[in-house]
Amino acid sequence: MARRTPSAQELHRRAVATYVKAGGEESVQRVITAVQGLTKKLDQWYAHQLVDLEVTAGEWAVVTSLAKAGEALTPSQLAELTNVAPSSMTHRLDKLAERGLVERSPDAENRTRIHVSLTDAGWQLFSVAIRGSDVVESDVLQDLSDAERGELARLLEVVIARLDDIDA
Amino acid sequence: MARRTPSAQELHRRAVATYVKAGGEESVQRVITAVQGLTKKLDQWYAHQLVDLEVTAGEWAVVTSLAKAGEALTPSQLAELTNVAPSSMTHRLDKLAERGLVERSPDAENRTRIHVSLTDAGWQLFSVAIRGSDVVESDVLQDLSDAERGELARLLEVVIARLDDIDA
DNA sequence: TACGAAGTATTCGATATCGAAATATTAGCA
DNA sequence: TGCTAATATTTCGATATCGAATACTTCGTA
Repeated sequence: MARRTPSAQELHRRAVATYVKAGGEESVQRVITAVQGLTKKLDQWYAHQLVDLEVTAGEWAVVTSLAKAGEALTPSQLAELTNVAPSSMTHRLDKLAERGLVERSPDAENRTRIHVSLTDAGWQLFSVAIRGSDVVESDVLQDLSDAERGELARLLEVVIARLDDIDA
Repeated sequence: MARRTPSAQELHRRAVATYVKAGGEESVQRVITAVQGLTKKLDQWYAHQLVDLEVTAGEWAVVTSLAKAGEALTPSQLAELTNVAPSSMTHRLDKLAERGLVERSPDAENRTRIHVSLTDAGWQLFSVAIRGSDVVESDVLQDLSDAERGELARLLEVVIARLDDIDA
């Protein structure tokens, strides 16, 4: 039994202090660190849930990317969206196609491209998993009022809107 | 050249719509989706920067975890913090120790445990990388006023404070 | 004290991922 | 039209990661 693992709150506090000491601006680090800490916790919970569905985190990322896009995507786009090398996507898609969760079809206009889309089974898996994760996500925000959730969402969306301008 | 990749804002909008259609609550999904989208973008930028330093994302996660903790950690703790299997950590630490960035030392009280800590070179690498990433992070938040940043940080920290209660 | 259960790091074989090269198609332009 | 550069996917060899098994230590308790 290890020395008690520090709470997420304590980890956050220390992380911000470390970054500030290293020269980071406090208001920036409080936000960035909290966002990353939250995502990490969410990822851990998702991974736990996905075991039951016999899907790896990487495979789940492909399924959600396709679901969220609302249209067919190419292997390259999926690699970009899921932060993985294009060559890795080939194998992932092989496995997903083998299980009947996605299907590949040729692009009519450009024969170097391939369209990847969710099958009915893929959509079904997506729905099942979403119902599970939504429970956790609601719990996470339960200490915020409706007004606070709206404000939090608004502020985050201001940040999101700027993302593309930065890496351009 | 692929069909133009949708903007982060457009991806966010679609993702929220998809989750809501699948039965998720909108106020929840707007927040969760934005947080995940932001983290993904940050990860992409970090990965780009880390190439120059000859450090993989996984190795960087170990370095930052140790820096943020402010104390020595065990391989198990590092595996937990970086979302990786304990057996994978062994090899990562081997490589990091080989490069002189971390060092292992025995735990005086419990001989099954090992203490991992940053060397001076490890701290130096951390400092250099932080200076680089802080620039990007500040850019990300540039559309928010000081008051808004504070409010955003406050709201996120409320959420962070709840994390441990949930998976307990 | 002694002994079984639990904790901790590592090893090992199978699989996933990476970066570079290969293959094929399309776009730009002289 | 040709020819070169750029795109997109896949293949391939090297490396990283995973889950299970292993070796050892510590804890709980009879």
